[in-house]
Amino acid sequence: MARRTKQEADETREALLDAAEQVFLDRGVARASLDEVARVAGCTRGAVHWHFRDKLGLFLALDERLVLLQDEVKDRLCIEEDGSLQSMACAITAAMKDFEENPRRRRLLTIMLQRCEYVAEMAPALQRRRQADTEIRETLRRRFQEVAERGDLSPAWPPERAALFLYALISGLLHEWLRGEADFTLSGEVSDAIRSFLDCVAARPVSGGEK
Amino acid sequence: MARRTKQEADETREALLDAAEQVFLDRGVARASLDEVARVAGCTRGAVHWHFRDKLGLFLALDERLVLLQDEVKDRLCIEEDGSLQSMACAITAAMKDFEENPRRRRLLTIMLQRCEYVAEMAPALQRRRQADTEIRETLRRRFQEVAERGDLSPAWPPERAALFLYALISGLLHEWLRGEADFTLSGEVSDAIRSFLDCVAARPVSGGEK
DNA sequence: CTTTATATACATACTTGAAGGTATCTTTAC
DNA sequence: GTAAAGATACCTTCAAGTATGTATATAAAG
Repeated sequence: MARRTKQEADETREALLDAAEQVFLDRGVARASLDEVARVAGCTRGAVHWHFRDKLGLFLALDERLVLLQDEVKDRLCIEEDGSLQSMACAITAAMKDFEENPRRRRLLTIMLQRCEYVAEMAPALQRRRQADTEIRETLRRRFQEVAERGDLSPAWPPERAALFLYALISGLLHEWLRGEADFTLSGEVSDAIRSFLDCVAARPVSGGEK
Repeated sequence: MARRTKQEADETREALLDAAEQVFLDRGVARASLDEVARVAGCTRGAVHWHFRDKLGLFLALDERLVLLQDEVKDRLCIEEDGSLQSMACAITAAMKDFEENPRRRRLLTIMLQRCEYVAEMAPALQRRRQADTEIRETLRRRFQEVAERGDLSPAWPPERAALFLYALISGLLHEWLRGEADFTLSGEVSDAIRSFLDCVAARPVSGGEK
């Protein structure tokens, strides 16, 4: 086919990414074929190889989409923060709600966590994931640090431990939830549980006892 | 080659499973070839297809190995249990230590969690994993139930929530630890953190304040 | 106790098919 | 006119499946 206008080309690129999202999700990255991605996007492999170097390139571009979404959350966690555990709980609840309401986000995370094997030529993707995770943990640690400096953190919970703990907790719950038939909701039970946890690590109760 | 004695054949089967463990671990299940598995085991693909129907069959046999190990832990969690949070903490600490000391266990879990894509023909494997996880959660729930009946569980933590929480926590920490360069140890920081958590959910302190 | 038949435990070879990479062709925007 | 934006076609690789070869363990028959 012929040369398209620049806007049309960008649309093609987005269509390819959308298609990759879908195909990777139900075939897994390794078993997904570029041909199917192209057909779902309404074009051919020629277009794929024009916009992306190879399958890894396509995958990394998809990962970039998720990184952008994660950065949004991270920023919100920083901005809305006033140094209280209360505000941390709010920010995390908001993030959970976002996962439920933004299907793209859910699909992308499912792909990165459960639809690919980080091995061999996928190594650069692994690095990216690791870095993103490290940044989140570090952000959490800084928040807990601030809480501690206010004297609102129980001495049994140094900021590092609290951050690792909360990160692992959220990560574990997300894993379980992403598998599909979870018997809980992120904005419901999970947010409640996290509030309960934040109550635990508080030097003094934050949510007024039984709220 | 010729027919081997039954014992030799069993040894071959074990060698193939060991080889699969290694090859799956560093190539990922999807990219691993049965030919390489066979060569690592010191035989050919003929042997693989004799002992296992296909790659999925080989994978399921590997999974069975892990299920057996997990059942051991589950049984220990039931046997050593006297209904106190203290004994739960001990059982979990023992399980963590086991992960550190039993390399096969670590490799198997890494494969099941991070080296395969549960999709399409891998569906039966996914079911097996889900069932194993459900059993663990259910076991934890029953333990918490017993603790609650003794009046030792904080009313803020119904057994279901506590079980889901602890399961997610351990799962998240294991995921992180399995990725390789974790900045913590299972028998050290993780066990400590879990004890801290169990202190949180206790109706009254269990480890004597600052132990 | 020997012989014989048969199933066992693989090895080897052949076929098939899917997928990725690359090269070339075709329009058309700029 | 030239380079962008793909389509089409070709080639190669690689792995799974299958079929068949083959020597021997083993159990049954004599």
